[in-house]
Amino acid sequence: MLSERRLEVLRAIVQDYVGTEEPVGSKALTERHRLGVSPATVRNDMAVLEDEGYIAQPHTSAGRIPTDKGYRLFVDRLAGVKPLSGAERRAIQNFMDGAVDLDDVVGRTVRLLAQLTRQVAVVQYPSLTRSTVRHVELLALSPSRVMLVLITDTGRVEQRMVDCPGPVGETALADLRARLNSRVVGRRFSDVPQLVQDLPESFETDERGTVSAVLATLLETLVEETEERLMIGGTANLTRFVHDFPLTIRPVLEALEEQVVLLKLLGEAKDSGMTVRIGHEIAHEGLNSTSVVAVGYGSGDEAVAKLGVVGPTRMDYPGTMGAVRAVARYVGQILAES
Amino acid sequence: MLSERRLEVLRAIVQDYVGTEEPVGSKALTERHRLGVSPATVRNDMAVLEDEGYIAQPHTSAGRIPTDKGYRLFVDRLAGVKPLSGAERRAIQNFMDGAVDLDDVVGRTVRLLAQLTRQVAVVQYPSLTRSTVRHVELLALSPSRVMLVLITDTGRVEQRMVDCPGPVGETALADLRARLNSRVVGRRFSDVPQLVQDLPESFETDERGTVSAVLATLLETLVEETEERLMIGGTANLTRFVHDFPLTIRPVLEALEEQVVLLKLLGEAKDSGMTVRIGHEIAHEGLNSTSVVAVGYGSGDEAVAKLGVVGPTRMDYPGTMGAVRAVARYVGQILAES
DNA sequence: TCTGGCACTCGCGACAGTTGAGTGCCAAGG
DNA sequence: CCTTGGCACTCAACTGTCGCGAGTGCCAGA
Repeated sequence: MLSERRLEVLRAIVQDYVGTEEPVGSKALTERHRLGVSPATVRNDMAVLEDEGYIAQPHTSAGRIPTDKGYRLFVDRLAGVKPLSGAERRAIQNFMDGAVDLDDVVGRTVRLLAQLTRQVAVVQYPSLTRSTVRHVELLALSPSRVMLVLITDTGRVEQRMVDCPGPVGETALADLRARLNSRVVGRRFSDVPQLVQDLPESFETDERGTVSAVLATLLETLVEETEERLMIGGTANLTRFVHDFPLTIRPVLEALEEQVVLLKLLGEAKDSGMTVRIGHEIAHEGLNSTSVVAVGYGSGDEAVAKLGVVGPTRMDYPGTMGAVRAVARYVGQILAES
Repeated sequence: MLSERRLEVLRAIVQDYVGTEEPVGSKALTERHRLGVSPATVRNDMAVLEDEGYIAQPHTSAGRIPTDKGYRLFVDRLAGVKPLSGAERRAIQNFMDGAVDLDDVVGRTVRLLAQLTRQVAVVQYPSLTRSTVRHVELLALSPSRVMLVLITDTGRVEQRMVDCPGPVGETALADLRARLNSRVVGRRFSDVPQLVQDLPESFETDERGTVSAVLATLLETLVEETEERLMIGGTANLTRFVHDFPLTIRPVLEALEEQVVLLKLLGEAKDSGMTVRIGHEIAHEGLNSTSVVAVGYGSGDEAVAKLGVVGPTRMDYPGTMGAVRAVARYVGQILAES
């Protein structure tokens, strides 16, 4: 167990290092923080902190920098979440209001988050797993081709082509549309399969093929679209660290293009509350020298998706966490209103 | 007017510089190309080329590198378009086949192009200005709210909410849907406004408000969606030049996030045929040290959108142009089939 | 017009010397 | 037992010098 003062020293090291981006020494620490002790004492504390693995020296005659473990302790026990200023809150509101479209909401969110945190922002599209069906529309495009349009309560629209085994009558299609909607509208995606299970049986034999084809496509869409999409922005912010890591930027950009990686990363985050993953806590190799701050957001009580930022492990955690949380809340509100 | 041999020297310089990424000197040139003359002669030619502004020296005792003007001459008169290898063609086909969705087509295209050229790829979503209407669907979500869904022949689906002045009957809606579709299906977006102009008059007085509201939203959607979206990929490729331009990468990333800039850039490209913009020919400041190779693509004879790559002015123009052209053709085919 | 020769330029890497921030350790004092 | 000032030590970073070599421009001769 570390004494109170040693924790204070660690906090000071993290804060200074985040600010200056340079290894911090004992003398500088005592000058910039009112620790009430001399540099020599701080040196002893630093030696202990280093033994415990919270800080490290890049080379022998240099100051200390926090390790991943040090940052972890910092965010868990030393850092609060810094609330945004009034001006920032107003900026969020101005920026988010006037979004017309789901795409627009996500797009604005990602730009906003990138701008506030000056880091790379990642926003997952609202998930469909907990979404409900608002409407299913069927359109005959040609005698044996039907377009299926699925509209969700989060404002998302998905369309699929259905090739039917035989010609489809307009009345039969209207019938199917009506019966299908009466069963699934307002229901959760996860409930849909069993709700429509016995639907084909209630149709005439010669139309069952069509009904089955349509249902198959619908279920497929529900499953496929559960695989989430996401939007990223603010990649230019990576270059702020290019003098530190000219080499590190490439794997990060590559990882950002692999949506699978990011989705997995967001998926690992807790459903509620904020999750911070630091450096090597991230499984993906290219992101080993970055940290991810993620949080769920949603229109109601439940989180429907996640959003967050990716930045260097040396980031302003309290500020970043504050921004991420505030943005998530706002997006939730916007989604709830629409 | 430059002599044939001097053009040959310029071509050799461009090719060598693109390959080695280092300023090329007279001796190295004669060794790697069969110019049939001595280094001294080449030096004289180089002096002339430098006077004319086609090449420049980074510093006094260094080799020459092409200027923007030099690259311009190269692509205009010296470079052909290098066709792709059979293996590459097959790779394109494998990669593009199996796209299910418009999003998927665009996504695959952008990844493919980035991979083939090892540069940043930009793909514009198929434009709606020349698209035709495949279907317009109207769904009553609540007594006075209607959802309008527009489906285009390029497979794109757009939806908008319409708040109606009064309650809307299901039969009236069906009537409107039928009449609207009979007028606009198969017609071009640009023709739609005049085709629906007199539609409200043919309805009962108490329904004209609703009809007008729906039409207004429809026309608005057509206009709004003419503002294009685009997808970019392969930004990690920018880091290949980070040792050259550690400083240049940031404005490029910033420009890439400004979709407006990119859309303008693509918009400036010729509708048919390939357009190459080199260095300072690009108005946007951040992209002054990059080149853009763009080409239109489409499902029929007309181009419905553009795609291209952004890379350093020092790029392999023949190869890049070949890849861009080939990909554009394939995407055109895919779109025509679906 | 081309070519070989020659003097000149200048970026670059190697090397050595100096500086200074930072450290670890120790002995003395509270 | 903790804190503190002192002291010797380490080592990255900076500076200045120097030689190398690629590359150039110019010129006289073929």
